[in-house]
Amino acid sequence: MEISVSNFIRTIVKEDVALGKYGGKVITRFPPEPNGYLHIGHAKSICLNFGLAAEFKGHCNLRFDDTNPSKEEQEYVDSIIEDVRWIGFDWGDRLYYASDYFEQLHEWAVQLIKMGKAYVCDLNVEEIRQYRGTLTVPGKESPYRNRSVEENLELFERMRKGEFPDGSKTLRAKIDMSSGNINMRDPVMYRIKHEWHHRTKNKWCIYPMYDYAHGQSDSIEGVTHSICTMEYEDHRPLYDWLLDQLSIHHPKQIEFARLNLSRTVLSKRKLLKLVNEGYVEGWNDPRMPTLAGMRRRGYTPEAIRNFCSRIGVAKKESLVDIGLLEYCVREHLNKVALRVMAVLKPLKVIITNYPDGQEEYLDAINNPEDYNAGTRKIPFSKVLYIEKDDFMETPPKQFFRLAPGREVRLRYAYFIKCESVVKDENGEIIEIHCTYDPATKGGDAPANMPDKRKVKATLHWVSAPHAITAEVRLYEHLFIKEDPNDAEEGKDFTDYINPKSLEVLKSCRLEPLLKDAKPGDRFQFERLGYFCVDTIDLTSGSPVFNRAVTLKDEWAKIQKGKKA
RNA sequence: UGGGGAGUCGUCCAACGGCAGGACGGCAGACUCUGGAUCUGCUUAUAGGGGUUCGAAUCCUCUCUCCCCAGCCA
Repeated sequence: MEISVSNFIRTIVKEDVALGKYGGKVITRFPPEPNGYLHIGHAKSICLNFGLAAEFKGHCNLRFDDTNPSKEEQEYVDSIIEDVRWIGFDWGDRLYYASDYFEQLHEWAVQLIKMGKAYVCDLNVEEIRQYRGTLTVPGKESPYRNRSVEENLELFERMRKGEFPDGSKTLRAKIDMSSGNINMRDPVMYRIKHEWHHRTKNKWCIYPMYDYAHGQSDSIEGVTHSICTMEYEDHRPLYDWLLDQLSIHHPKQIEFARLNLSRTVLSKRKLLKLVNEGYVEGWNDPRMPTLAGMRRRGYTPEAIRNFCSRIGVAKKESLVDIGLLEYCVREHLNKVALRVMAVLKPLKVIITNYPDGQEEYLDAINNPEDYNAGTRKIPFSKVLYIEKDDFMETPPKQFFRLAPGREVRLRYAYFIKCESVVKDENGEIIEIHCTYDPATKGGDAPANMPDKRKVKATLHWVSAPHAITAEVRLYEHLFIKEDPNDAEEGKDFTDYINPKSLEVLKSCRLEPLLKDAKPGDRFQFERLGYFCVDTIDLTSGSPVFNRAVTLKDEWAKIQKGKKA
């Protein structure tokens, strides 16, 4: 099922292997910073890195880029490990942390100082910014740039020992203050932070910057192809410079365009804001594009992996239609989800000619896509529920469900015909009276009879006395705007949050076997969509269902087209 | 306006000097005890101008448009 499309990175790697570069080996890494939960954009990177390694019989490491203790937490480390594993990849015993390399990184920094390629700078943040120049104006050299090696060595050692306050000094690479590439204007390698680190505890008070840590970490791990997103393209000259100065194993950095998905946001900063400001319930809210949210929503790893291979990899910025993700979810769930009947917005139906108190059990197919899933028995009785939307008193031409005088099939049960409608004092329909045709038992018109009548619709239903009541949560896109990042003047992405992104239905009626559904179980509610038992909430002992995605809905499309 | 990158159907991705192809979407039809699934058909694209070539999305050149970079974030 998982298709594989050629992409430029695979082409580069293939060429390198053919040329025998790096001994023909392919070693990649997935390097998240533990400062947030993983989202579908990370899944793209995970699939790329682990996929490449698998394809070329190499391996992919999981490495936490934990060089900034101010933002990073163990909770995020744990969630990331869980999510990468859930997506379906294995890093063996190669779980690494940039913080594991702090000692080596420090030694290399000392080496660069000795080579006259790095210096301790006393400029503060503001001064560094001023000396850096602008996009069009070259920078000026720091007055501390030409300190002696001895002085730099001594100062850097004292930085490490904690003799200076935060922000008072930095270690900088001595490159070129007039470079058109701002990253080369004597970038900071180390900053002072007297902070507790989730792994190294209080051992360090100086921490390496991303640019100084990343390439060397790749090098230590023997990474051959260091794949990252486009915004690091400007950093590649620095990545290369450091590795060249140090004369150590030099991986090839390759950049690709990060994923953008319509009707959602994929930046950790924005996701964090949604969480912190209560727009959603947490990182694992089923509306979130996080892997934790999608898992809770009922999306499968297979669907996500398949999505990642379908979107491809390129350098062009793009906005992928979220409909494609949903297609992938349906595609997989269609094959594996058990079908059941559930009525979300119940409308009572009385079968007037069905004997009082009688019940019978009818055969239903568990999954027409999978014969091995077998069949089950479902109860039928005089009082039923059908979906409110499946009845109209005065139906338009294209509506071919139940209406007064009209006959439809109840799935796996009988043909029923609507004889009358009962309304309350407000004119609201409270129940409908129907008759059934005993000769259509099982749902088929009697083939051997002269009567070969057909019905235009088949409805799902549940038997009222047998049904269980449960809460069902319907989710829609989190944002109403295609690209919430593209905010108008004076607005921000939160202004485009979909007010109907969550609808909670508390009195849904489900067929009885669903009372035993376990957290995480996924079903197709026939004619409605795919639903997953929530893993967190439980309402008085009965499961809560999250809608993963609707089924394709021709009738909804017709209605929508009419409105427009 | 310094540096870097990108422009191919509505969307995403292929094609790397030799008939522009796939997927999703859309439209139409077949089938159907899910208006589901499945099947069939159709639809639409190389940013623009010059050039090289028998032949250009692909090579050269000029132009236009979009994105990223001025954290002691990653």
